[in-house]
Amino acid sequence: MHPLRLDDLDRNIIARLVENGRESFAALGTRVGLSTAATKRRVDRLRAEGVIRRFTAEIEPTALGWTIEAFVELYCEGRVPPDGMRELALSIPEVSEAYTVTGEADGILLVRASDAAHFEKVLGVIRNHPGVSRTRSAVVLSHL
Amino acid sequence: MHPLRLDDLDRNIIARLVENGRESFAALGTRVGLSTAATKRRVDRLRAEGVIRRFTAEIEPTALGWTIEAFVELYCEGRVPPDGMRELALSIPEVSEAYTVTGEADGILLVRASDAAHFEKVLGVIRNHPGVSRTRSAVVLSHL
DNA sequence: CGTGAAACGCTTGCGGT
DNA sequence: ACCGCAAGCGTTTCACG
Repeated sequence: MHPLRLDDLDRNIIARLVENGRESFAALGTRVGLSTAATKRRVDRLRAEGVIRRFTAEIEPTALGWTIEAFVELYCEGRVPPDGMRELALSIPEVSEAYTVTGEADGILLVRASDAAHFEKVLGVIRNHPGVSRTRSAVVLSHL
Repeated sequence: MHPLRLDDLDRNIIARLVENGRESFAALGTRVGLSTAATKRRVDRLRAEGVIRRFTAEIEPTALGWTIEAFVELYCEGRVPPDGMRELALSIPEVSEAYTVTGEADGILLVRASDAAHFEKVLGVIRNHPGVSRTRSAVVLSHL
């Protein structure tokens, strides 16, 4: 695999693209001190290397009707993760992120639901999954 | 405040912009069945309404040298959150996300560090913060 | 990496539904 | 209020040095 060295130009480009993913190569180039073409080639390279995973729009979840967000810790019986957990995460659309972790729990899910009743239902589905012994939830009150 | 209703056109536009935040209004319009101009005006409106928070580049953290990622639960003395927690989250650059939550813990932080020693140091800073009585960490092993 | 030129996309005013 | 059209301008793309 490549050493993947990033210089200051790359880091500047990345920082600006995180702030504004639609900034033009022309404007970006002016800021970091490169021509438009050179800037585009850098960005193409960063994408090809996987440094930039993708460009995306950040959406306000409440605008789409997702008013509840919660971290759900997963405790599993025996040796279940991560194969069974991946299946669980993919089979439930309300799970928007999933991780295996060290510590007391075996996994952490980020769950989004439209309301409390919906969340309760999703939690039931998770609990009934084979291999899951119990869960521990923390509903998000605010983002800081 | 506005009712903020989104129609199918809006939802299609949003879905595509999440997948590719740099897709041109022309291509987007062809896909959803609108002219370039109408598409741009929709996106402008969604941004003005706050449905689209921003456009951003998703970066692979390991490419920037952040090899450790952990969820850190915060347990506080008395009534500390969320004012003190906001200050804590902003004062530590390794904290990339911060939430106040219901349940046993008062807050959850997402911390990124360059290695185990660095993470240990950051954890020490968090623990020494006034109002923080203890922490409980889960280091991320894999993303699913 | 930069330059130049052709292709393409963006932006805006306007008229229509 | 929303659409499409069209013109002018800015940006992207690529071959070349």
